[in-house]
Amino acid sequence: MGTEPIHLDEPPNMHDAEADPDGEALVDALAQSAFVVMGVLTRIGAEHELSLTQLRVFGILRDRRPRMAELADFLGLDKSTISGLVDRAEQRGLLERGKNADDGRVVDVFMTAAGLELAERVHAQVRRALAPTTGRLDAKERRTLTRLLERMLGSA
Amino acid sequence: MGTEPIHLDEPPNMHDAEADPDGEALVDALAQSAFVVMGVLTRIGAEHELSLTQLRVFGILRDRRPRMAELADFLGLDKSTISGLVDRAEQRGLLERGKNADDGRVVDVFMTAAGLELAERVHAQVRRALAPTTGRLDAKERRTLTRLLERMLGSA
DNA sequence: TATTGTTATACTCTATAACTATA
DNA sequence: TATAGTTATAGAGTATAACAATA
Repeated sequence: MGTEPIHLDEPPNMHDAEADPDGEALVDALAQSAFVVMGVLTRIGAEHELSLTQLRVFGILRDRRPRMAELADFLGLDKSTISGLVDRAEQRGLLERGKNADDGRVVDVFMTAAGLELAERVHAQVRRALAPTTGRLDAKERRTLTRLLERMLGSA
Repeated sequence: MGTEPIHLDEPPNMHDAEADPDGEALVDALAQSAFVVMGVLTRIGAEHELSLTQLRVFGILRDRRPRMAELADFLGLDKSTISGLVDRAEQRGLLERGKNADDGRVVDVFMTAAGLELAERVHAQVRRALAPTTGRLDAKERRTLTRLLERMLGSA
């Protein structure tokens, strides 16, 4: 296996018109897309002293009020990590902890007005930063791409 | 190279069924997709003691041999951060520093065989982890989605 | 002088283990 | 006992400022 030399930019073996039944090329494209988005989020987040992880928290809390454990699960991080993450954002007034009425052990998390406002500013900035990229597709292609992503992600 | 005019947060202007000429919904879908991929990468990376950032480095070094500054630029991070990042991965034998013949100040970075092997293992695992997600689309849709992403990201 | 990268320092991010409080 | 979350600790990730080497 691994003695393969490094071959620069060569699109993988698809001599047949369009094979790839496993969606391997799709996973690569999704990963590459994620890397590009992460780069933009990292850079813009830094301008507001927000880490990539904090921005992921914002994305989740935008329309949810999860408990700590759920937040950890969404992010793929340990619950102890979430404690510190929420601590710092709470000290900045960006989000808050709340009691859960049903279970005294549970802590719910939600954004403050200030947090939502900052999130929206960042969001608009990200939109502008990605415009040159999304603009490489025409309007019809953008709609198709959006629809496919939404379906894949389960928005429907 | 569109120098798009900067229009600050103007969300609601889609009374028509499918308008969105600015691709705002697309940016949201791309961000959500990136969040899902980040969650998977974070979790699987942790199993191999690789941070999300290390995986991003792997993704870049897969088919490139950049200098330190280029790596920093790709990642949206400071050059001093890259020094530590490369230090630790180099100590694990996953990548190496190399001299640049043209400019004595420059340090090139590239993966070792062991690094490429590990990257491939992680890659296969990510592919499997995302299969249920990509599998929500049929084969034709997957090909369309792949093609649109690749075109948008400049692979063509 | 300007540029490339490293180092020193001070944070944030992260997981593990031990802990408190509630169920 | 089991579960939800916090805290203590240690190490990785990160930026700023100061530094050395090269151009």
